[in-house]
Order: sequence, then C-alpha cells, then structure tokens
Amino acid sequence: MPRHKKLQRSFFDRDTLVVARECLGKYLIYNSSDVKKIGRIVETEAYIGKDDPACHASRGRTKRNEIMFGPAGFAYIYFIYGMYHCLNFVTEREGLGAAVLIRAVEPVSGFGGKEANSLTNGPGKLCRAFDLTREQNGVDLTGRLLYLEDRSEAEVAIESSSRIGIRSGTDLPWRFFDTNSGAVSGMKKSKV
DNA sequence: GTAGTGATTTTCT
DNA sequence: GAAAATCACTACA
Repeated sequence: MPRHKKLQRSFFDRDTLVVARECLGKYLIYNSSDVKKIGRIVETEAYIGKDDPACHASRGRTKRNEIMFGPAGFAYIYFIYGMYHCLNFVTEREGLGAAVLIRAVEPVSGFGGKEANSLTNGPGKLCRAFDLTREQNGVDLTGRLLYLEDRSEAEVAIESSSRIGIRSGTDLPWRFFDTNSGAVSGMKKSKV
C-alpha cells in the first residue's frame, strides 16, 4: 500500500463537510523556492456559499472570492484584518462557492528548525509560517507547488464545534479538529 | 490568571 | 465609510 499518496482533485470534489473532516490528519506540502515545508492538518472549518451567512460567497460572486466559485482542488487565499492571510481549499463543483478553511496545522519540517505548535495554531499564523500570500491565490492543489498527502496513519480522533471568529452563522457546527493535537487554535476562551 | 482593545489594509456597500 | 473567516499586547484582579 502506498504510504505517501498525493490527493487528487476527486478528493476535493465532494461534499464540503466531508472534505473538511477528512482533511484532518492529512499532510500539507508546500514547495517554496528551496525549502519544502510540511504540516499536519489538525483543524478545519467548512464554508459553503449557499445557506451560510458567514461565507464570503454567500453575498454573491465578487472578485475576491472568485476562486471559490471555480472548480475544486484550488487554493483560495485572502487577506484579512490588514495583516493576515487565510488558506482555504476550494471544494465541490464549479459555480457553488464552497471551501474549507485551514485553521491550524502541526509543524512537521521546513520551519527553520523550530517546529513549535505556537507557530501554526491559527489561520493567520499558519499562512505566515508557510509564507503564503495572495501570490499563491488560485494555486492548483494537485500541482507541484502546493498539495496534500495522505500518509495512512492511525485514525484521527475528530471532534466538531461551532466556528470561530465570525459574527454570523456561529450556530453551525462546521469546525472540525483533532482532539489529540496540541496545535488546535482557540484564541481566547472559545468554549466547546 | 482573565478580559479587553488596538493594529492595519483590502474589499465591498 | 465600515467591516472583516486574526493576533498580540496591555491592564487589572
């Protein structure tokens, strides 16, 4: 059985909630100039255009969220709060406007020797650690630069809760995280 | 220890 | 002009 299986576009081209849940435990690989950065995904959130007031796509297609309306398997990276970026995986069919927000990963390698959880335990922080900016917006997740690997490890203990950091739609339990990881976010006292 | 607010820029109304 | 899928720092108990 193949140990390091690169995820194909068919992985993303499914129900957003399923993709969000199955992203946990997968490995995010980013081949920047010379350094190969690897992180294990431990926390995600689902954003689905229809019926989701918190989704950027819920108020129609704009230039910023255009990527989300495209085909599955691409990276949607947006700039927020003047200083941070957030990484998403576009899911489902073209024209729907759905994506999975990557909220936290565990550093595996490529982070200057100091692989501390505090480096990547938040949407803005992990983008800073991976050096992701809007230049990577729209990158093909099945290409060579940025992709996911399935390393068929032991099953992940998954838990879900309401999403963090949004003002509407907080009643939807569309946040998924690895209960055994010490790298999940939760800025303040986000009670579960 | 917890709680609150400022930073800083893009994007949309 | 206001809000935004955030984070870090400060104040106070």
